[in-house]
Amino acid sequence: MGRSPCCSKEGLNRGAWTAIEDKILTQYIMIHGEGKWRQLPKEAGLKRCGKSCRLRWLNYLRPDIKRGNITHDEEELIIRLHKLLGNRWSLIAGRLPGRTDNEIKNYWSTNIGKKAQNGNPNSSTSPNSSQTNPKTQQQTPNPPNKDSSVIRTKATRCTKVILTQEPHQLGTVVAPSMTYDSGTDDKMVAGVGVGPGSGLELLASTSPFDSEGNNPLDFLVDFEMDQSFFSDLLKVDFSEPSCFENTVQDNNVSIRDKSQLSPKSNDNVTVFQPTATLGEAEFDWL
DNA sequence: AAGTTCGCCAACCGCCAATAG
DNA sequence: ACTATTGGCGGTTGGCGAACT
Repeated sequence: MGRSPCCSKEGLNRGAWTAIEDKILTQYIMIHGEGKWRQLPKEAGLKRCGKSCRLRWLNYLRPDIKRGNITHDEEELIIRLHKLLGNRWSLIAGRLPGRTDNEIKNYWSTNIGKKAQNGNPNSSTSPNSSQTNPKTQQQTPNPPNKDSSVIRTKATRCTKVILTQEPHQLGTVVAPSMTYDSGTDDKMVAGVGVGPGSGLELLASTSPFDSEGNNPLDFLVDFEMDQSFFSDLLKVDFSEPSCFENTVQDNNVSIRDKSQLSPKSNDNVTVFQPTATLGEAEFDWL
Protein backbone atom coordinates (compact mmCIF):
# COMPACT_ATOMS: atom_id res chain seq x y z
CA MET A 1 0.00 0.00 0.00
CA GLY A 2 1.49 3.25 -1.04
CA ARG A 3 1.31 6.53 0.69
CA SER A 4 -1.14 9.10 -0.40
CA PRO A 5 0.70 12.04 -1.87
CA CYS A 6 0.56 14.99 0.45
CA CYS A 7 0.07 17.57 -2.24
CA SER A 8 -2.45 15.80 -4.43
CA LYS A 9 -5.41 17.87 -3.37
CA GLU A 10 -6.91 20.08 -5.98
CA GLY A 11 -6.95 23.78 -5.40
CA LEU A 12 -3.65 24.03 -3.58
CA ASN A 13 -1.32 26.80 -4.54
CA ARG A 14 1.97 25.84 -6.08
CA GLY A 15 5.06 27.67 -7.11
CA ALA A 16 6.45 30.82 -5.62
CA TRP A 17 5.12 32.01 -2.30
CA THR A 18 3.45 35.38 -2.03
CA ALA A 19 4.23 37.92 0.66
CA ILE A 20 0.79 37.36 2.15
CA GLU A 21 1.33 33.61 2.38
CA ASP A 22 4.71 34.22 3.99
CA LYS A 23 3.14 36.51 6.53
CA ILE A 24 0.38 34.06 7.38
CA LEU A 25 2.82 31.21 7.77
CA THR A 26 5.25 33.23 9.85
CA GLN A 27 2.56 34.51 12.17
CA TYR A 28 1.09 31.08 12.62
CA ILE A 29 4.43 29.53 13.52
CA MET A 30 5.30 32.40 15.84
CA ILE A 31 2.12 31.66 17.75
CA HIS A 32 1.87 27.90 17.54
CA GLY A 33 5.43 26.86 16.96
CA GLU A 34 6.84 24.47 14.41
CA GLY A 35 5.51 21.00 13.77
CA LYS A 36 2.17 19.50 12.79
CA TRP A 37 2.94 20.51 9.25
CA ARG A 38 0.01 18.66 7.76
CA GLN A 39 -2.49 20.45 9.94
CA LEU A 40 -0.80 23.79 9.64
CA PRO A 41 -2.20 24.83 6.25
CA LYS A 42 -5.75 24.04 7.26
CA GLU A 43 -5.51 25.80 10.57
CA ALA A 44 -3.60 28.75 9.19
CA GLY A 45 -5.84 29.05 6.16
CA LEU A 46 -3.09 28.47 3.65
CA LYS A 47 -3.75 26.75 0.36
CA ARG A 48 -0.45 24.90 0.52
CA CYS A 49 0.52 21.40 1.45
CA GLY A 50 2.24 20.89 4.77
CA LYS A 51 5.48 19.92 3.19
CA SER A 52 5.57 23.11 1.23
CA CYS A 53 4.95 25.12 4.40
CA ARG A 54 7.69 23.33 6.22
CA LEU A 55 10.14 23.89 3.40
CA ARG A 56 9.27 27.54 3.08
CA TRP A 57 9.74 28.06 6.78
CA LEU A 58 12.98 26.15 7.08
CA ASN A 59 14.61 27.50 3.96
CA TYR A 60 13.40 31.06 3.89
CA LEU A 61 11.25 32.40 6.70
CA ARG A 62 13.05 31.17 9.79
CA PRO A 63 14.34 34.20 11.69
CA ASP A 64 17.82 32.77 12.14
CA ILE A 65 18.38 32.29 8.44
CA LYS A 66 21.54 33.99 7.29
CA ARG A 67 21.04 35.62 3.93
CA GLY A 68 23.78 36.74 1.64
CA ASN A 69 26.84 35.32 0.05
CA ILE A 70 28.67 32.32 1.35
CA THR A 71 31.91 33.53 2.86
CA HIS A 72 35.30 32.11 2.05
CA ASP A 73 35.48 30.42 5.43
CA GLU A 74 32.07 28.94 4.94
CA GLU A 75 33.06 27.65 1.53
CA GLU A 76 36.19 26.08 2.94
CA LEU A 77 34.11 24.45 5.60
CA ILE A 78 31.56 23.20 3.12
CA ILE A 79 34.31 21.64 1.07
CA ARG A 80 35.82 19.95 4.08
CA LEU A 81 32.52 18.75 5.41
CA HIS A 82 31.48 17.50 2.01
CA LYS A 83 34.70 15.60 1.83
CA LEU A 84 33.86 14.10 5.16
CA LEU A 85 30.14 13.61 4.86
CA GLY A 86 29.40 13.44 1.16
CA ASN A 87 26.06 14.77 -0.02
CA ARG A 88 24.59 14.90 3.45
CA TRP A 89 23.51 18.47 3.03
CA SER A 90 21.45 18.65 6.18
CA LEU A 91 24.39 17.53 8.27
CA ILE A 92 26.66 20.00 6.52
CA ALA A 93 24.09 22.73 7.03
CA GLY A 94 23.96 21.82 10.70
CA ARG A 95 27.56 22.94 10.94
CA LEU A 96 26.90 26.25 9.27
CA PRO A 97 24.71 28.40 11.48
CA GLY A 98 21.99 30.16 9.54
CA ARG A 99 22.57 28.22 6.35
CA THR A 100 20.09 25.74 5.00
CA ASP A 101 20.68 22.42 3.37
CA ASN A 102 18.99 23.66 0.23
CA GLU A 103 21.22 26.70 0.09
CA ILE A 104 24.37 24.66 0.55
CA LYS A 105 23.22 22.10 -1.96
CA ASN A 106 22.55 24.80 -4.51
CA TYR A 107 25.83 26.51 -3.73
CA TRP A 108 27.70 23.29 -4.17
CA SER A 109 26.09 22.57 -7.52
CA THR A 110 26.60 26.03 -8.91
CA ASN A 111 29.96 26.96 -7.47
CA ILE A 112 32.14 24.44 -5.75
CA GLY A 113 31.17 21.45 -7.82
CA LYS A 114 31.72 23.47 -10.94
CA LYS A 115 35.16 24.58 -9.82
CA ALA A 116 36.09 20.99 -9.20
CA GLN A 117 34.80 19.99 -12.58
CA ASN A 118 36.86 22.68 -14.27
CA GLY A 119 40.04 21.37 -12.74
CA ASN A 120 40.46 24.25 -10.37
CA PRO A 121 43.76 24.11 -8.47
CA ASN A 122 41.73 23.86 -5.31
CA SER A 123 40.05 20.81 -6.63
CA SER A 124 42.34 18.77 -4.47
CA THR A 125 39.96 19.68 -1.71
CA SER A 126 36.98 18.80 -3.77
CA PRO A 127 35.19 15.73 -2.58
CA ASN A 128 34.79 13.41 -5.43
CA SER A 129 36.13 13.56 -8.87
CA SER A 130 32.88 12.03 -9.97
CA GLN A 131 31.05 15.11 -8.77
CA THR A 132 30.09 16.90 -11.89
CA ASN A 133 27.28 19.06 -13.07
CA PRO A 134 24.21 17.45 -11.57
CA LYS A 135 22.03 18.83 -14.32
CA THR A 136 23.87 17.03 -17.02
CA GLN A 137 24.97 13.89 -15.32
CA GLN A 138 23.31 11.46 -13.00
CA GLN A 139 25.71 10.83 -10.23
CA THR A 140 25.93 7.88 -7.96
CA PRO A 141 26.19 9.39 -4.53
CA ASN A 142 29.59 8.64 -3.13
CA PRO A 143 30.31 5.23 -4.42
CA PRO A 144 32.40 3.16 -2.09
CA ASN A 145 35.94 4.31 -2.29
CA LYS A 146 38.59 2.64 -0.27
CA ASP A 147 40.90 5.56 -0.80
CA SER A 148 38.54 8.04 0.65
CA SER A 149 37.83 9.10 4.16
CA VAL A 150 34.35 10.15 3.25
CA ILE A 151 31.79 9.28 5.85
CA ARG A 152 28.59 8.05 4.36
CA THR A 153 25.97 8.93 6.86
CA LYS A 154 22.44 7.84 7.19
CA ALA A 155 20.47 10.27 9.24
CA THR A 156 18.43 8.96 12.07
CA ARG A 157 16.96 10.64 15.07
CA CYS A 158 18.73 11.08 18.35
CA THR A 159 16.25 9.87 20.87
CA LYS A 160 18.12 10.24 24.06
CA VAL A 161 21.34 11.50 25.52
CA ILE A 162 22.03 10.83 29.14
CA LEU A 163 24.51 12.87 31.11
CA THR A 164 25.66 12.35 34.60
CA GLN A 165 25.63 15.47 36.69
CA GLU A 166 29.18 15.47 37.91
CA PRO A 167 30.54 18.69 36.50
CA HIS A 168 33.63 17.27 34.95
CA GLN A 169 32.50 13.79 34.24
CA LEU A 170 31.97 12.98 30.68
CA GLY A 171 28.48 12.02 29.69
CA THR A 172 27.40 8.74 28.33
CA VAL A 173 25.67 8.67 25.05
CA VAL A 174 22.71 6.42 24.70
CA ALA A 175 22.30 6.08 21.01
CA PRO A 176 19.92 3.31 20.06
CA SER A 177 20.58 3.84 16.43
CA MET A 178 24.21 3.10 16.83
CA THR A 179 25.28 -0.15 15.33
CA TYR A 180 28.49 -1.90 14.73
CA ASP A 181 29.23 -3.68 11.57
CA SER A 182 31.56 -6.37 12.67
CA GLY A 183 31.13 -8.20 9.46
CA THR A 184 33.64 -6.13 7.65
CA ASP A 185 37.18 -5.30 8.55
CA ASP A 186 37.34 -1.93 7.01
CA LYS A 187 34.02 -0.45 7.92
CA MET A 188 32.52 1.02 10.96
CA VAL A 189 29.20 2.49 11.80
CA ALA A 190 28.98 5.46 14.07
CA GLY A 191 26.46 7.71 15.68
CA VAL A 192 26.84 11.34 14.84
CA GLY A 193 24.95 13.81 16.95
CA VAL A 194 24.37 17.28 15.68
CA GLY A 195 23.18 19.93 18.03
CA PRO A 196 20.16 21.98 17.13
CA GLY A 197 21.93 24.64 15.30
CA SER A 198 24.70 24.81 17.65
CA GLY A 199 26.35 23.65 20.76
CA LEU A 200 25.94 20.03 21.43
CA GLU A 201 28.07 18.09 19.11
CA LEU A 202 28.60 14.44 19.61
CA LEU A 203 30.19 11.82 17.58
CA ALA A 204 30.88 8.47 19.02
CA SER A 205 31.56 5.30 17.26
CA THR A 206 33.30 2.10 17.01
CA SER A 207 36.92 2.42 16.34
CA PRO A 208 38.28 1.69 12.94
CA PHE A 209 41.55 0.99 14.61
CA ASP A 210 40.32 -1.74 16.87
CA SER A 211 40.81 -4.92 15.01
CA GLU A 212 38.99 -6.81 17.74
CA GLY A 213 35.90 -4.71 17.33
CA ASN A 214 35.08 -5.22 20.97
CA ASN A 215 34.62 -1.70 22.13
CA PRO A 216 31.74 0.03 20.43
CA LEU A 217 32.65 3.44 21.71
CA ASP A 218 36.29 4.09 21.70
CA PHE A 219 36.64 7.26 19.88
CA LEU A 220 34.77 10.42 19.48
CA VAL A 221 34.88 13.76 17.88
CA ASP A 222 33.78 16.80 19.71
CA PHE A 223 33.13 19.86 17.62
CA GLU A 224 32.32 23.14 19.22
CA MET A 225 30.13 25.62 17.43
CA ASP A 226 31.22 28.91 18.85
CA GLN A 227 33.18 31.89 17.63
CA SER A 228 36.25 29.78 17.16
CA PHE A 229 34.38 27.01 15.46
CA PHE A 230 35.31 27.87 11.90
CA SER A 231 38.93 28.56 12.59
CA ASP A 232 39.28 25.43 14.65
CA LEU A 233 37.47 23.24 12.23
CA LEU A 234 39.35 24.54 9.26
CA LYS A 235 42.54 23.34 10.86
CA VAL A 236 41.30 19.81 11.11
CA ASP A 237 42.41 17.42 8.48
CA PHE A 238 39.55 14.98 8.27
CA SER A 239 41.48 12.75 5.98
CA GLU A 240 43.74 11.89 8.87
CA PRO A 241 42.28 9.24 11.12
CA SER A 242 44.55 10.55 13.83
CA CYS A 243 42.36 13.59 14.07
CA PHE A 244 39.86 11.31 15.71
CA GLU A 245 42.30 9.31 17.79
CA ASN A 246 43.22 12.23 19.95
CA THR A 247 39.74 12.52 21.34
CA VAL A 248 39.16 8.94 22.25
CA GLN A 249 37.39 8.54 25.55
CA ASP A 250 36.23 5.06 26.31
CA ASN A 251 32.48 4.90 26.36
CA ASN A 252 32.25 8.59 26.98
CA VAL A 253 31.41 11.67 25.05
CA SER A 254 32.14 15.15 26.20
CA ILE A 255 29.51 17.75 25.83
CA ARG A 256 30.66 21.29 25.89
CA ASP A 257 27.47 23.18 25.55
CA LYS A 258 24.34 21.86 27.08
CA SER A 259 22.44 25.08 26.71
CA GLN A 260 20.75 24.01 23.53
CA LEU A 261 19.20 20.97 25.08
CA SER A 262 16.11 20.43 27.08
CA PRO A 263 17.04 18.69 30.27
CA LYS A 264 14.69 16.34 32.01
CA SER A 265 16.31 15.56 35.27
CA ASN A 266 15.78 12.86 37.80
CA ASP A 267 17.73 11.94 40.88
CA ASN A 268 21.07 11.12 39.42
CA VAL A 269 20.79 11.51 35.75
CA THR A 270 19.96 14.37 33.51
CA VAL A 271 18.34 13.21 30.34
CA PHE A 272 18.78 15.48 27.41
CA GLN A 273 16.41 15.07 24.54
CA PRO A 274 17.78 17.12 21.74
CA THR A 275 15.58 17.74 18.78
CA ALA A 276 18.61 17.35 16.68
CA THR A 277 19.35 14.64 14.26
CA LEU A 278 21.64 11.82 14.91
CA GLY A 279 23.41 10.63 11.88
CA GLU A 280 24.49 7.12 11.44
CA ALA A 281 27.82 7.40 9.81
CA GLU A 282 29.56 4.71 7.96
CA PHE A 283 33.25 5.22 7.64
CA ASP A 284 35.47 3.75 5.06
CA TRP A 285 38.98 3.81 6.33
CA LEU A 286 42.13 3.30 4.50
C1' DA B 1 15.59 45.46 -30.16
C1' DA B 2 14.34 40.78 -30.26
C1' DG B 3 15.27 36.08 -29.66
C1' DT B 4 17.99 32.49 -27.51
C1' DT B 5 20.84 30.41 -24.10
C1' DC B 6 22.67 30.05 -19.57
C1' DG B 7 22.84 30.07 -14.58
C1' DC B 8 20.83 30.55 -10.14
C1' DC B 9 17.84 29.10 -6.67
C1' DA B 10 13.17 28.37 -4.69
C1' DA B 11 10.12 24.82 -4.76
C1' DC B 12 8.65 20.20 -5.74
C1' DC B 13 9.00 15.07 -5.76
C1' DG B 14 9.74 10.59 -4.09
C1' DC B 15 11.70 7.86 -0.78
C1' DC B 16 12.81 6.44 3.92
C1' DA B 17 12.76 6.19 8.99
C1' DA B 18 10.39 7.27 13.08
C1' DT B 19 6.28 7.50 15.42
C1' DA B 20 1.42 6.93 16.60
C1' DG B 21 -2.57 4.20 16.85
C1' DA C 1 3.26 -6.91 15.30
C1' DC C 2 1.25 -4.37 11.91
C1' DT C 3 -0.37 -0.30 9.32
C1' DA C 4 -0.97 4.54 8.54
C1' DT C 5 0.79 8.97 9.24
C1' DT C 6 4.26 12.37 9.73
C1' DG C 7 8.63 14.56 9.32
C1' DG C 8 12.88 14.89 7.08
C1' DC C 9 16.21 14.20 3.50
C1' DG C 10 18.53 14.28 -1.11
C1' DG C 11 17.72 14.74 -5.94
C1' DT C 12 15.46 17.18 -9.52
C1' DT C 13 12.69 20.61 -11.88
C1' DG C 14 11.21 24.88 -13.64
C1' DG C 15 10.69 29.97 -13.41
C1' DC C 16 13.04 34.03 -13.99
C1' DG C 17 16.61 37.31 -14.77
C1' DA C 18 21.16 38.04 -16.93
C1' DA C 19 24.17 37.41 -20.60
C1' DC C 20 24.89 36.57 -25.18
C1' DT C 21 23.99 36.44 -30.26
